[in-house]
Amino acid sequence: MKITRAAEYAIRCMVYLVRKGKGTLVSRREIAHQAEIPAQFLAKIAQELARAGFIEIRQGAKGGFVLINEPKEMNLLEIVETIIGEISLNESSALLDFCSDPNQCPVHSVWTDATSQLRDTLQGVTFDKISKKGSCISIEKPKSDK
Amino acid sequence: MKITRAAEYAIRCMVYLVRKGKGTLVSRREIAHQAEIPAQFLAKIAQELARAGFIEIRQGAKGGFVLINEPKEMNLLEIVETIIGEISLNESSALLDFCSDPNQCPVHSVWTDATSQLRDTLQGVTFDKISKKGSCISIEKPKSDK
DNA sequence: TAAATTTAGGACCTTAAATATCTTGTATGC
DNA sequence: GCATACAAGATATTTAAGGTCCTAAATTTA
Repeated sequence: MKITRAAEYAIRCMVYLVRKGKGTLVSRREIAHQAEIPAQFLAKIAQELARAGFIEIRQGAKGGFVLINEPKEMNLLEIVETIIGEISLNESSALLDFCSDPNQCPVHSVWTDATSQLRDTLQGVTFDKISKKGSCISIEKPKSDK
Repeated sequence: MKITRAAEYAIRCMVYLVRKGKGTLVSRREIAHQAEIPAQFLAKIAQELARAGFIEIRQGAKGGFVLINEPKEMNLLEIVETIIGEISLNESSALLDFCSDPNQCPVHSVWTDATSQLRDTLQGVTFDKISKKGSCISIEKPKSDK
């Protein structure tokens, strides 16, 4: 019943890139260090974000990640679901078999409705909103860049 | 990001008891069979429901479970949280350390808000509402009671 | 073009939690 | 007292999360 660490890391990574600015190349090392994400684990997460089209990964020396989209065009739901798959509060498919019609059944339609509500809420949260001042994710000063 | 099986089983058990009627003794065997819950696992779940004051467990021959409260006085949230603990979408406590103030931070306050919304929704769903006709959980006919 | 840097991607490992099951003990009814 | 039915702790089994490791590949730079 929790957002996973991987999803939390993905969000931190995206917020970091947003704060650095769309199109700005940022090394994995810097993000991992500043956002406190295990570097190798971040690599895995970034690959999924890249496959989903949110960032571009540049290999080689001076490589790193680049934000592709406008912050206001990205929302929490799509980032989270890129990492953990479609959010669903419903019981597993094995349990759905028990219920002949989860959409009609008053017991099980609750989860369908609550899931929709949650997904709508997260969809409404765009990255321009959560990346402004006050965020716990602060960027490394460009000058002190190693 | 799912309700656990244990929680789903607890809900089925309560719905079954509600449909049988407050104060009606129902054997664990019957509930386990009709609601498709592993009997021993149901025992564990029932113990927690009993400790929380929702049902009474009668030991010995002709033992079983009895619903204590009025269906309209019980809601999904309290049953679910009895089994899986307080619902929270927030990241683990280890991750909260990263954020100095999850209530102020725009990144992390999202989870707090979404969690409140979800809990409110579940709190509004009382057992009299979900136990009416149309539910996938049907009770054994009293006459054919073995 | 060789070396250094940096990410890619698959294999593997560790831990924790969920999901039970087993066994022995205890309470109740007949 | 014996059968029945739940209690409760110990013990698997399975699954997923959360990482780590290692070799390869891409890119920059000397």
